[in-house]
Amino acid sequence: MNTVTNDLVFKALADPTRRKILRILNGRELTAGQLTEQFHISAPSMSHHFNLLKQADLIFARRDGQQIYYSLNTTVFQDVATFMMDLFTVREVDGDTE
Amino acid sequence: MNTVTNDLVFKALADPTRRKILRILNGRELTAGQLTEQFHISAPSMSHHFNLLKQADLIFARRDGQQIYYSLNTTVFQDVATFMMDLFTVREVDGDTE
DNA sequence: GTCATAATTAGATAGATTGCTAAGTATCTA
DNA sequence: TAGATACTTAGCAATCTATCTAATTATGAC
Repeated sequence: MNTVTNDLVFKALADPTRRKILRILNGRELTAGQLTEQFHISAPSMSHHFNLLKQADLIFARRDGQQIYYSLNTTVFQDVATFMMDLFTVREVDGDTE
Repeated sequence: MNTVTNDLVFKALADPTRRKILRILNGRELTAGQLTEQFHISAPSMSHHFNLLKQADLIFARRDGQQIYYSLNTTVFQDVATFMMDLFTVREVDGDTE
């Protein structure tokens, strides 16, 4: 996970609506419309959130007919978990910061 | 970790400067001044970042004389790691979303 | 082709965020 | 108490973000 991607991921996770989208997508695939139903937000606003989540590589999108199905991309979550874990690891005694 | 705290934590993590502060604090305690030296940002701006990190419970602050020492509060990182892990866990078959 | 449906893109706006300088507070030294 | 140092708070400007409505694109049914 390079710095740019890192940044997009944390920016994506900063919004509660987007975190809820991720939780809802846990273990299943839903259409944009099915996801939108669960929020009190317009379809274009939801579409905007889907875009940011896609840019951050947190979700996949596939079209089937008129619908677009969204699902989690768990590989990037692993990267974020790693970032978090690194904050726990013991520093090198002579380790340089950045 | 309640929803409000959750929100403050993810907002705090959304900024690359604040993430770098956390990385630098990994395993040691530094003064506001020592931290500020490592950035090309004014002291007041850094102070603002310290504030957000404190509100999110991601760092501790203690004064010793003229200096204020900052250090990581690792317990909240654990909470975030848990949030991330939950996104991997298998949903209940009849589980309701939210 | 025409109409309906699902979703997106375009454009606007209110509010949040990040950065700055100036001013204030807390502490130490003399 | 006066001056210096470390840091924060106050107030402001530029930029970014989340949301909306209106318009557009893509697909399917007739």
